[in-house]
Amino acid sequence: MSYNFNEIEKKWQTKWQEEKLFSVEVDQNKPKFYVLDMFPYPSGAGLHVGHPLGYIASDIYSRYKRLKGFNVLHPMGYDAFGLPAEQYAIQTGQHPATTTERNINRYREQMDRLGFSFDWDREVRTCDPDYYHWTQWMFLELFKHWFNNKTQKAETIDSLIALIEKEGNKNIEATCNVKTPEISADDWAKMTEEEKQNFLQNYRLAYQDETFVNWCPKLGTVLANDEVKEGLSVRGGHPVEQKKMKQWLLRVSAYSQRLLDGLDTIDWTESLKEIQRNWIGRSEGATVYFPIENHSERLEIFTTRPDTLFGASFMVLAPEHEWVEKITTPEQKNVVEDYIFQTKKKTERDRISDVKNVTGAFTGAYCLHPFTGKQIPIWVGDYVLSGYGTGAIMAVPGHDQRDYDFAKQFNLPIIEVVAGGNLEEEAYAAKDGKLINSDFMNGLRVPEAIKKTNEELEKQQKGSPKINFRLRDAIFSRQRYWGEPIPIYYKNGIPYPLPEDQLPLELPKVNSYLPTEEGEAPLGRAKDWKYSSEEHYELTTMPGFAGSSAYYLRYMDSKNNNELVSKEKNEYWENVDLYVGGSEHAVGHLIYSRFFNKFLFDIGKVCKDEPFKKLINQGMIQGRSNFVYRKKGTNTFVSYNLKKDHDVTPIHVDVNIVHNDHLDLEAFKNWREEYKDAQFILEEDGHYLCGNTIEKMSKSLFNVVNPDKIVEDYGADTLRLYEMFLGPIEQSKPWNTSGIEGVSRFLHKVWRFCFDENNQLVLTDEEPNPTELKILHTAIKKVEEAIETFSLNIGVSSLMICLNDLTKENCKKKPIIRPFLTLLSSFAPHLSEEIWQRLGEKESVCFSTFPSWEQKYLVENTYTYPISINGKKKFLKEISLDLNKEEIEKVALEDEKTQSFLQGKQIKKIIVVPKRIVNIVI
RNA sequence: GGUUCCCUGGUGGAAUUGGUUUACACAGUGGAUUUAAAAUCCAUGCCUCGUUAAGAGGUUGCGGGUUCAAGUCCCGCGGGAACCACCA
Repeated sequence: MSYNFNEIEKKWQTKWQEEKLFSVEVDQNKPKFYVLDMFPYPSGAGLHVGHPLGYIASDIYSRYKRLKGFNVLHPMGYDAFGLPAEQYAIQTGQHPATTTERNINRYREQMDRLGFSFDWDREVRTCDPDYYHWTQWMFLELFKHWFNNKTQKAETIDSLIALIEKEGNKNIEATCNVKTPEISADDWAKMTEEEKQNFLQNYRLAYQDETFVNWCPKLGTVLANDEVKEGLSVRGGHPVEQKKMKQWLLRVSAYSQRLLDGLDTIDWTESLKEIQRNWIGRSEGATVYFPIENHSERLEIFTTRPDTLFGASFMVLAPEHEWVEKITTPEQKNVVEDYIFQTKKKTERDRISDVKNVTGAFTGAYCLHPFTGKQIPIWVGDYVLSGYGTGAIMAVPGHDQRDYDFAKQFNLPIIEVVAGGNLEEEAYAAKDGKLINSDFMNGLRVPEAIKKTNEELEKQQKGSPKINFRLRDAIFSRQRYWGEPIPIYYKNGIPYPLPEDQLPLELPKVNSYLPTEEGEAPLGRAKDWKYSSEEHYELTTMPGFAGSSAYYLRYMDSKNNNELVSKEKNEYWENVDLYVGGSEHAVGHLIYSRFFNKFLFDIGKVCKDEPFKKLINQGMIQGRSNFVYRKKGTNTFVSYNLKKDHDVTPIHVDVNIVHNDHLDLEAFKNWREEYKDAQFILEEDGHYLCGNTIEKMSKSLFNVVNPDKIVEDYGADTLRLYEMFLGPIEQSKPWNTSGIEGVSRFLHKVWRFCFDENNQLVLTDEEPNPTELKILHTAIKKVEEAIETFSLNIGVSSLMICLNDLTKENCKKKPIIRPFLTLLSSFAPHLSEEIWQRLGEKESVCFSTFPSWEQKYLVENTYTYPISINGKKKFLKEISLDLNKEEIEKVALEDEKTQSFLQGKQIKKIIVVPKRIVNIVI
């Protein structure tokens, strides 16, 4: 028996676990390195072959860094709160904690079989009260802080109160609610406790507000913006509507600018940074005030094109705008109310799919142009969104397509103010051209005009330059059971933070996971779950992103009962050096984590401003589905190439009973009761050929490949190598088991290289020769480069090439094999460890030293130059590297072959690039 | 509609960053070993012309450009992916 991977892998996994080999502590004598995987949500389906891709890559990197002498923190845990467990609980009545625990155990079992070097002593679970204690603590800290725009930092609410007591909020520049009123110190002093608390909600970083939210009736909860796509919930795809509700929110928008600036300091892919930049959506423009006729107030709008101010021919308010009711004239009241009623009925999805249908209503009111004083009609239209800017716009139909369409629909004037377009057909939106019809700006180019308007607006106090962000505050309440309770209690209807010594506020038991009859969240069912007899707790729970937003900090100090993370441990581990996970978290988790981290940085809790220095997005591994074709209305199945002659329905078939697209007929009959008597129409060669397609790996498509099966058949080391060998880590690719033979053969070859048929070691202590050293050092260099650049597929190839070359040299020498095993150990730790031990080494190969390659073994004295004429390669010639350019040229020209190609033709030029090429131009 | 990115053998993918394609692996074909199979090893492997061979020419989605030299840089077209999108 040769390489017995099952036995070897079990042996080493047990040993590593028993000896807690990968458990780490702060060690000031060693440089630290923090490698983190996005922790999984433990679903009931278990791991498929795609899930471990990132874990394998990060494990290889961690092992490599250990060999390089780093103190490597490489933890794992579970994102255990969430909807699927709760849905399952509603259906079965089982407590989500029970099913979650079961799923976690299954995940752990599967992961353990792959030989990961996780420090399991630091495991965290977001649903564990010892963990969510700190999630709740962070919420309270957010509640107790506000964001000072002057310092661009979070500061305590007490400092805000002190400022207001002194001089009101006039000089305070904060990120706060749009409708925050201006008050004096006197006003403040006169406020009741309730009024004060309500007023402070305008400033808190975790605050309660009544706003329009994404309400998903099917899920029975509100959702954050990143959980909604095209009017449907990301999870489940249910319709989402806008509903006004009182909710907890996080003032993420306060950090917009810092979230944007921080992107320049971190090593993420450009595409991912771009996604975040889009999501944050910074746009520069101006706020302009339009006085309303016969009203004391002025209408405030945001525009990115202040230069087109003279082209504004009407105003549009969002239907939800608070002044719509106030300014609508009696004559228009019915029309406007009817219009608002119609828009309210529409779901978000309708509103989006209805883009082509321009709708709106005239309020009957007018405002006055700030510079000309001209009357401008005010309309209501649902193409203006209440959540962005001020929820009101000045419409410039000449230079904005949406305004243009609106003007055409309702026959409103279109004024050209930037020359260059053809307004008969469409708006001219380009920021290029000279201003016309614009009073003091006539003749200016667009950028100059923008500057000029801004100056003029400020001078006359009719507006000011303004930067707007698309990033909204995150809705933090979920009307669900399986999440962290929000540590708030109500006294006389006013929310107060729970005292810190009351944390964690544990999730109470309930008899059902559905909302109460009164429509309260499920926590309303918990009996006696109150802060005191009069003061009840908040009934909503936190969203999924709450628990995952700072878990990387908790790993540093997971057992600490006094704080999230101690200063000492945080200052040692700092932040994550390498973060590996899927790009689906680009605008959710990865924005929230950065937000939380920046906040914790502001309050002095963590020492780094950004949480993740480098980020790698691993691609998805897709499934390869197989089909059989059933003749309609029969139980007869037609083979792939013959199906065109019949009327057939394709049916997904379990890929485990298909080999190389050939269906195992017996297995198919046994697969399901209904196919027991199946008949087949076969190909000429007597096989049933299945169709195939590439799609998501999913249980319902019967294309799931289970890693357990692969480990059983080929070993964990083979699976690890193969997943890396499949291609660049960032690319999505379909799983194809047939290629796994190649890497499996490689590992068997490694074994046979070291042992004979009786498993006796055949290696000697003999000194290696220069050829062997060259092979080895080439491999060291390549593997090191490959791991550093995360091109792990190249790493595997390099190891294969090395072994092939050594086999050709018949090199059976320990001094060569030892470093080779160290290189291999990151990829195939079990096999390397076994051979390492059999070589007589005492220490684990995982803690040996990564060999360094030396130039002297790689130096060549000749280089094979391609000799080309007019850029076309003619032949190859070995030329000594000692020669200088002129000498190389001479050697190349004197060659017989060169002469025969030249045939006496005139040489115009000769290009010699040392160690590259000799090119002769004739 | 906007932004970012991709396109190399039958397949997954390499290519010293502008240096003369297709490393490594899979599948295929031919052979060796074997009673046989498995396992292993060797050879072969882009296209066209050439009976074979020697050889010649072409070739990185298509077309053009820059350059002594282009898979790599630039422009246009075609195909695909991801993200954003009534964001004023």
